[in-house]
Amino acid sequence: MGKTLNQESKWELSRKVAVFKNSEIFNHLPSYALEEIAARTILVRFKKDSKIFMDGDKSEFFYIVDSGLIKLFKGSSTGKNVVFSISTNGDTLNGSALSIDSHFLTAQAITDVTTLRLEKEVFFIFLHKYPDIAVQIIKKLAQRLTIEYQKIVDITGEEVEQRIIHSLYTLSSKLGPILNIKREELGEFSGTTTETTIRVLSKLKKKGIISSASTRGKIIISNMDELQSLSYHM
Amino acid sequence: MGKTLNQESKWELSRKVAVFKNSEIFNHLPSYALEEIAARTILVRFKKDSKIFMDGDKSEFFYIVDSGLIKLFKGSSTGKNVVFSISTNGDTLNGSALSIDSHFLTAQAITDVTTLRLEKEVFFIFLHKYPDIAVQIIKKLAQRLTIEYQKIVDITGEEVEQRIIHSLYTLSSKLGPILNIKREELGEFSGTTTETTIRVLSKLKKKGIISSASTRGKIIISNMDELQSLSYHM
DNA sequence: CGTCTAATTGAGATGTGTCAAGCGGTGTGG
DNA sequence: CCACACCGCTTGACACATCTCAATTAGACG
Repeated sequence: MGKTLNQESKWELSRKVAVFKNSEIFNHLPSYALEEIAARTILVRFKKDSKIFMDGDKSEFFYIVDSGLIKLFKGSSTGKNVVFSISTNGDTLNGSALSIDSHFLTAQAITDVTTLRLEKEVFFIFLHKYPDIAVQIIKKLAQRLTIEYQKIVDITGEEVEQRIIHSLYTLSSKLGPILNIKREELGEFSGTTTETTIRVLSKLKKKGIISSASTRGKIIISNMDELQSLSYHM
Repeated sequence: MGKTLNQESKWELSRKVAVFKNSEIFNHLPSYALEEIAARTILVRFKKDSKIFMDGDKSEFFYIVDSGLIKLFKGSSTGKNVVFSISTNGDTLNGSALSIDSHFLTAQAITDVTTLRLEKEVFFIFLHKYPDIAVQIIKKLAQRLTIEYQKIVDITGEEVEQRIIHSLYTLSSKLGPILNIKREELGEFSGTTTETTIRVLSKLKKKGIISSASTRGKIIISNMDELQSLSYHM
């Protein structure tokens, strides 16, 4: 329920540039370009649980994440949410949505979050000035699309246990062995219910793959190798 | 089981240009650009059931469809295929895959098909020469991504009957009321089995939404308005 | 006319969702 | 600083939508 903190502090340009250097979409650009872009951003912080933007909102800004975790999900009236990704350092929130008028997904802070924000119009100016950005965005979008294709294949073809294992592997590959997410969120990421998720986690706990120290809002992977080998389907 | 016909016939340039004019990705470009690009394409025909490219193949060409139906799907060892889209006139087969080294999906001709084909390298040259193409591709990719997001939401939240209705509506909006696809393919497009698909179709036939003249490899929508109203979920 | 593939229908098995109840940790307010 | 209240976690029992397996019918094509 935290409110959005919209305060802008005076970060040095070099620190902003570092955030862009950390992003796949921008890290191929020459330094002068990065500085030019970074100079046009403002720092925006979000409190845990606050929304960065919501499903249906007009898309006005481009965000790049400096720190914290953000979940991108689609809410539904029936309460059946679907989580599509957990974003962190260097990720861009909506390289895609910008070309569409309004957001399809909701972005919500899972922890306190720091972002750099750019006006949509300014972003498009740079997109034309440095065509390489467009190429990188296409690449990124294509990757994301592949991930979602695979997710659909998994949901229709794999059993829940397999899907949750796969989710755990995907998430821990990106975020490390300690996942600061709720069971509910893992379920929504895997396309199943909280209860089923918990039952699978209990099994994995018995097998020693996740730690019994995993508590409220936290899942700890204790055997990454075993998780990886189990996660290979086919 | 048809073999690929690789014969190139001497189409007039103007006819090739017309194909590009019919495509969302290219139709904003000036005529001289379209002629320049069209001149570099060759005509490639495919027999019904033949594969244009397969999952795992190196991506070497860019295709734009002139006529016929092509299904893009991901095959699986368990026989649980998933159909992601049915492409037709003006559609590009793989604006996305080109930025990735190899294809994630298989493209197979459902009917006899005519395409124009461009070398991947040549395509990239034009991508840099006419940045507007990149912008259009980003838009297209973003749309596709949204479609797949929605599909995941549907598969996890909606009942099969609803999903099939939604599939029928989507397909007939694009292809018209006569769908030249098999029950099996509709099932794979809806994320369910052939048998379940047939059972739902039987119900819809009773309701008069699809015609009882629907035969082998063909589904005829007889009440588009009713289908549309049913297809709205929530 | 025979063969092959698609469509159809039935009956049974089962993975997951749903509903309900209880526990435990954590933070907040008195 | 303690106690209460809330929220996430956990487990159990049950229901049922959908898949699976199997057998039959029907249409297309050579």
